[in-house]
Amino acid sequence: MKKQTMHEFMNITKALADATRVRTLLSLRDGELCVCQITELFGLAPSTVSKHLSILFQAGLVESRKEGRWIYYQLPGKTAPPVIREALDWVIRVNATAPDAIEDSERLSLILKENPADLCKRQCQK
Amino acid sequence: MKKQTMHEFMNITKALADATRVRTLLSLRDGELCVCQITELFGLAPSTVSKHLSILFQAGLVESRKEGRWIYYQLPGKTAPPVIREALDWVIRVNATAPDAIEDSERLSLILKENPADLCKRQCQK
DNA sequence: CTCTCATATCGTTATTTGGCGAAATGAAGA
DNA sequence: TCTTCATTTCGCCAAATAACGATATGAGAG
Repeated sequence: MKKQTMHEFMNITKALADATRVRTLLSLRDGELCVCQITELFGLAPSTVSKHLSILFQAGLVESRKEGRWIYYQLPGKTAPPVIREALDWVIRVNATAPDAIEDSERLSLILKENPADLCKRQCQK
Repeated sequence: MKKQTMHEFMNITKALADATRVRTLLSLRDGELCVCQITELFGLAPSTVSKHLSILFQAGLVESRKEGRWIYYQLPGKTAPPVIREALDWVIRVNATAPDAIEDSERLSLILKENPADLCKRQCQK
């Protein structure tokens, strides 16, 4: 078990203190998403979503993977430290039945039916 | 299990997104403290500490009890909803060995040796 | 009742943070 | 090579927040 400073811990709690970032984590529950899919889901500017993802990444709450031109974000695997796994389990379990989360989930399932390439083009032209 | 909105959940994460408030929760680990003891511990203005406690209270992360002129704050008991207990367990377990928390703990043990009445007088005259 | 005193509320100020659009980056395609 | 395009970084603005001191509150003490 890694020794944890309070400063690192505060990076996690600050990352969790924004609704868009919490909704992002919940949306990654069922698998990875690329930036433009998340952008479409929340209706925010790509730069804004990128900033949120960077904050989640620095806190250790998401990992990223590059494939072609896209960058996919996902929840961390089993290598993640316990503090991270516990936080994610808590966030996901508590909000599993929250109306906002269910709405996001429904919109996400529509987005996943679209061709990612079309989605990205639409997002990046805004 | 109570139905949980994301808004209520964000009250909790926002309350946890400040180092002073996290340190306050850790300091209450071993029992209740009155406002002036917490004020002394952190070297902040009484009004600032009061505000922090109010934010923790509204999130459900602390309870309060009035005795004479003092108001004692403590961690919630078994009646607290699971989301709160899980959050507190996580916060306390992860930071148990954090240097900042240990420092606070040492300073707190000195404060607990003092007469509370003297402490309050000193704080409130600042 | 009046005074004291612990705490809470209010008003202000400085800092932080979330949002956007424009420009930079950097890898894949032509 | 030159272009395209997904993402990131930068600069700016508006809103939120933490800090303080001053004032308000309200429950004991005298």
